Amino acid sequence: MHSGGRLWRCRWHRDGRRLDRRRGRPRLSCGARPEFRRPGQRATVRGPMRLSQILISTLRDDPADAEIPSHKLLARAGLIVKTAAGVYTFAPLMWRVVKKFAQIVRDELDAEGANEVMLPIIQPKELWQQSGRWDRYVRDGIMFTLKDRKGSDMCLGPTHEEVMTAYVNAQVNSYKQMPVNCYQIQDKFRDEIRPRFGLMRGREFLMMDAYSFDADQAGLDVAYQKMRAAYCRIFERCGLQYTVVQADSGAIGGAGSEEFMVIADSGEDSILYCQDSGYAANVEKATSVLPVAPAGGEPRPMQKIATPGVKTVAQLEAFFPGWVAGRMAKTVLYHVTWKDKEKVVAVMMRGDLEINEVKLANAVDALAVRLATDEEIKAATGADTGFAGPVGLRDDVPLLADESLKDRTNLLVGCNETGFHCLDVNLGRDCRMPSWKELRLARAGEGCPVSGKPLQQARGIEVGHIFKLGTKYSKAMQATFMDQGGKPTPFVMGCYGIGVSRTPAAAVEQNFDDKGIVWPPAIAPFECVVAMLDGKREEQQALAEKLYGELRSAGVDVCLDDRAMSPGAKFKDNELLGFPVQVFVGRKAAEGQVEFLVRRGMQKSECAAGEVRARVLAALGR
RNA sequence: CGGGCCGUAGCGCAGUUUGGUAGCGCGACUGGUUUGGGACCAGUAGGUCGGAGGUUCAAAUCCUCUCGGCCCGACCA
Repeated sequence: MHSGGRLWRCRWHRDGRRLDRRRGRPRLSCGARPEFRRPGQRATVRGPMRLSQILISTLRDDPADAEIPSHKLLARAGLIVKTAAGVYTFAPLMWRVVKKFAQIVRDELDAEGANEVMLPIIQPKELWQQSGRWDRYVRDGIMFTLKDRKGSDMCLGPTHEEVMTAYVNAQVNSYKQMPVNCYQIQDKFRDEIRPRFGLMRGREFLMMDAYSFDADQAGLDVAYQKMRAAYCRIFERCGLQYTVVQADSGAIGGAGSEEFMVIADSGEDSILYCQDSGYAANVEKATSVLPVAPAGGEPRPMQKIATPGVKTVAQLEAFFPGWVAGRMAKTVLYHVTWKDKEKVVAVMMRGDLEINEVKLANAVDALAVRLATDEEIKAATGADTGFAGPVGLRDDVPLLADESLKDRTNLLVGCNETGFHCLDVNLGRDCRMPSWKELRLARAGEGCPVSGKPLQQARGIEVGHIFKLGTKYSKAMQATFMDQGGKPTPFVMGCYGIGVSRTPAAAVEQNFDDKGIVWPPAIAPFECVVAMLDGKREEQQALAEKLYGELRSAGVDVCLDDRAMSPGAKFKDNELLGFPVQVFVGRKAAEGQVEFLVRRGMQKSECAAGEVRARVLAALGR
């Protein structure tokens, strides 16, 4: 399919001027003026400021493959163009957005003393073997790998712990050189199972990744808090509604971690939170107050009952009136993979609750867990799927149980025989005592672990993630420094990521209406557009140019829409593109009147030319 | 990885059931008329129907294979 368009196609401008192909860029009708901007004030990006000189191609229809608002709008506005599944070209205006966001990130990280560096995308296998991640990432298919002409294995960096650790290890030899925090803003590559939602889950994407190196845990705690504070400032400056949640540290590994979530219906992550206590956590990590279930009473003798065809908790409730799910224990068989072995294990959970596979993987320190197949279940239990249980379970199948089953009596369980279940089972008496773990999936409505009030659920887009890695990578890679006592000591590390291309998409997800994008001013491609509605009328052109110049010298990131389009088309186009403040110079130009639009809320009003500057500044909150 | 659906002009789609001259809207280009909510008239260009093989007098259409894309699911016993 060529929905991405013919890439070689000669481009034309809206106003009919053809690109000068020899020079490879548009002929300029007039030179761009130099910009005057005090550094460090606001994130601004230089470039041509006349829309007639900027490649813009908006579409009338949503692209067929877009599902969520940000993807539809970014594609329809021509801001992103798909090159391959999960791989996008950023149009000039979108690149301005990304650069502005990146600049905000830089400002805030630099303010905390972080160093920007640039690490290679192409990385050698050896580095990844040192940390032990090569096999895992290759097996999980996350990583793009390639061979060079000598046959050496390389990969396209999905993340940069290894390279950064190796780099800092080579440069830092003494505790006196710390703390150190280095970051980069760089393309990352992950061969996602299912790229989707435009920039949200791509296979190539821009990411800021920072790594802190400290001599001890206390140093890491300080570094972590600094980064946390910087992250808050970054997302606040972008005007995003976000929340910080406790998270599982996942494939990266390490101890504590928090995620920065932009709240949006289309978010891929589910979070549980409590407004009373401020508790917020990714569902993978969340805990809750254990819901009550009826007690089992004094232990009774176990009995085995024929239950032909009854395989699920719901079916058992129907089959045994009076036995509620809370008095059952389901036994789910998982195929677990460790670094050096794989095995099927049995996991017990109270019948009315669910297993959290992330917690399971962590509890058994596994690389991966998945539900066992029907064949694996048959092999491990001797029974068909639906009848697994602790009673009579083969000794070589490890038995785990969630703490919700601790001290529970007279349970209803499977007994590894097709067509039978057991009643009044007491763990440790009728079967092995399982090893107890916390494996339960917390759910909305259950009590907040802090306040006890019901937990609320929301969807979130993960735009940032901070981890306390500790010595996981430095130990594995033997990255050490000399401590005060002259002993080689592994670095205590933190790592911190921000989705630099994802965040602007998340911003759109939170800021749009039926007319198009409503960019937050801090990352809008331009803060303001001055549009002449009929460029052939001299008074319009002159007034537009004048206002454009005034706004520029007032420090506004403004562009001049001098494209030759009909007025209606120009309104629609600018609304779709979403510039926060829009000034239209039209038929009342001769009287010194223009039209003033604040994109958010679409408030439109007439305005004297002399007041434009003040009103634009006010609308931008200056 | 499993299931479903889709590949026809730059974009959005019809045509496939029942084989018979490749279509529509938008966009693009030329000329003209327009100029306040994606203008109008006239004309023009643009497609080996994702690819390969097969069946047939004849294939976008039927068959086989293949490549690409999209969606859903990824299992609670």
